[in-house]
Amino acid sequence: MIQITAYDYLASHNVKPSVQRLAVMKYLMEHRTHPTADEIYQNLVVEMPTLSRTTVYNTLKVLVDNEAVLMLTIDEKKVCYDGDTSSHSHFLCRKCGRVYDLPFISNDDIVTAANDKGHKVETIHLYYKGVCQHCKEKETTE
Amino acid sequence: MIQITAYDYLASHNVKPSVQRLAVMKYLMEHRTHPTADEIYQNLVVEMPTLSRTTVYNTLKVLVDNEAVLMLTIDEKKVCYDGDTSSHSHFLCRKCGRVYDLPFISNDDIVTAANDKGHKVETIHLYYKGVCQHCKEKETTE
DNA sequence: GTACGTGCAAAGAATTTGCAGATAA
DNA sequence: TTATCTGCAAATTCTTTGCACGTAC
Repeated sequence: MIQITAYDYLASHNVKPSVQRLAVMKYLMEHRTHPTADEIYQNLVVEMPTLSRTTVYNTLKVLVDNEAVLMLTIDEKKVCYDGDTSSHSHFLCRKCGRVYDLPFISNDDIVTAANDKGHKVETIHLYYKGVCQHCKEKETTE
Repeated sequence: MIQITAYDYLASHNVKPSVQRLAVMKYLMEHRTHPTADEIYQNLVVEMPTLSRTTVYNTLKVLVDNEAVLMLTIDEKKVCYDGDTSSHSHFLCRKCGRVYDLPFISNDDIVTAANDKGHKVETIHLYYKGVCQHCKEKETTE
């Protein structure tokens, strides 16, 4: 498996690699937990005491605009971010709130459904909600 | 086409039909524009001057909890609501911000993808983003 | 009369804005 | 130097909470 560095990844997306941007991108590449802006801030500020929330928000906006990061709105309570922009789906557990990755089941008809109405599709998000395996198991043992 | 009244619709979802709840449900049934809580409030308060935002929020929560209304998070800027809970997808135009209905392309593999991981799927949202037909036409004539 | 529903005011949380200083090519 | 980036403080927006009053069965 090829491991691209955060530095090269930013470069390939035309994002200037400031210390802060590298830190945010690195965090997202190493933590596939779909964190919120504040979670990223809380974790990075320990090592970078002068970091501000504004910078995290600014950085995430740059990353999303440059298609280096996905913004997920699966949870109505909070926006979260995904450093993996390859095609996949998401599952939100209504018990624990965790967001899991799932494969995206491609199907030509899915894009066709939108194109038939004359819309130009740029992105597709498939969001599942329910109870994750972990919480399901806990239910039955209680 | 059968036109169920807001009154009967609430009854069938075990929601007590207060004047306010009927007004919100009627608004959602007659306006398929996927309004926000505040849009619903702004439109109803004209006819019901004592209506409060709190009541609109309370009502939408009751309606969503009773599966009479869908809460959509397709737009990261705002949560919106859909009075049509039948299976369908949504398209958000990044130019005008409108949300359009699209058919949901069913595919057994879609649910299987989640079940295979041991998750229990309860709802599925397929969100498209791009440029709608209306805005596409405007672009080319400019 | 008891439980439920409404709505005001205040609080809370998430995000954005304005701006001044720091940094980098 | 000149544009860009950072980060503080304040503002803004959306939503929730606490609570008292009303209403309905």
